[in-house]
Amino acid sequence: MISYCPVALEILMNMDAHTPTKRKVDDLQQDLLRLRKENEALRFLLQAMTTKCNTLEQLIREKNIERHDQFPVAQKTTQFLVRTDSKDNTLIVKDGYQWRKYGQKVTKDNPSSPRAYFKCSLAPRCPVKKKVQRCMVDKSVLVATYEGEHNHDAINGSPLGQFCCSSSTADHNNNIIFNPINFPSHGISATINNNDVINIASPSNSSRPVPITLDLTLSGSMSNQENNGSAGSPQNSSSCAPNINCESRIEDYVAYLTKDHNFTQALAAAVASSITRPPAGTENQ
DNA sequence: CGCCTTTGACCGGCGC
DNA sequence: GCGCCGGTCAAAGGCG
Repeated sequence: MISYCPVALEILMNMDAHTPTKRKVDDLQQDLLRLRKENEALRFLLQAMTTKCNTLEQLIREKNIERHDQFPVAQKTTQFLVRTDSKDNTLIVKDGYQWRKYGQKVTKDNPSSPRAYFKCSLAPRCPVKKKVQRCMVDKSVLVATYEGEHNHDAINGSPLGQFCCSSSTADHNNNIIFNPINFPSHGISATINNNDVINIASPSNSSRPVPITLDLTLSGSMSNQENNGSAGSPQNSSSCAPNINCESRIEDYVAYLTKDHNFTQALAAAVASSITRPPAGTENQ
């Protein structure tokens, strides 16, 4: 039994603005067939993306094992940008883990906002540390730097804890925004702009350098905060956080996102719109 | 009373 | 060797 993506269906129905209200049964059946095919295409695309990510993750893991045979294992650091209220001075990032603050320091590079130091207190021997500091450029953005890996699960059991799904939770103060995420062997970068849109850009030397846009406004009621258009832009993000080491998290991201109904809806809508959009220079009707 | 935050002191690395 | 700076420690105080 094939289930239909309601978002894609709605988009397709809205696109067909010239359709008469009374249509022949044959036309409806043709539309139904077309939708079924597109639904299958969406499923295939999603499955292909998941498989591709898993394969890349496996490759990265193998490469890391090779590297670790030659060099000492470097401590893993991951950096996230989290949008919050600029008036909120607590420097608290809700990421699904429990943290104990053990220090705060004013740093030279950003003297206007102190850097807070946290240790994971969810597990007694968890080695993970976290540094949180406001972005120098945009005060509404917190730069959270994680060091080490948790030896336990988050509170809600998700790979990234509440951090990953903040847009679908009741608390909308901490909306995750990504830096341009660099997939080392892939060259793909992903950003979320001010309108809650994920931009996934393939590398310029790719055979199909077509950016994919996912409109996250479909997934909930994320507030559109005024941020002068700088917080989520690649230019600004890179100035706050040069690189993200997300190698071992790709599989977690994919697994988590593909289970998220809101994400799959947004993904389906974006892919559907790109499929159904008439190619430039062609006349479809 | 226990946990957490605050904050000044202390330590170690690094550059000059 | 000295000073700067980032990171950590630990005592004190607040809060539920």
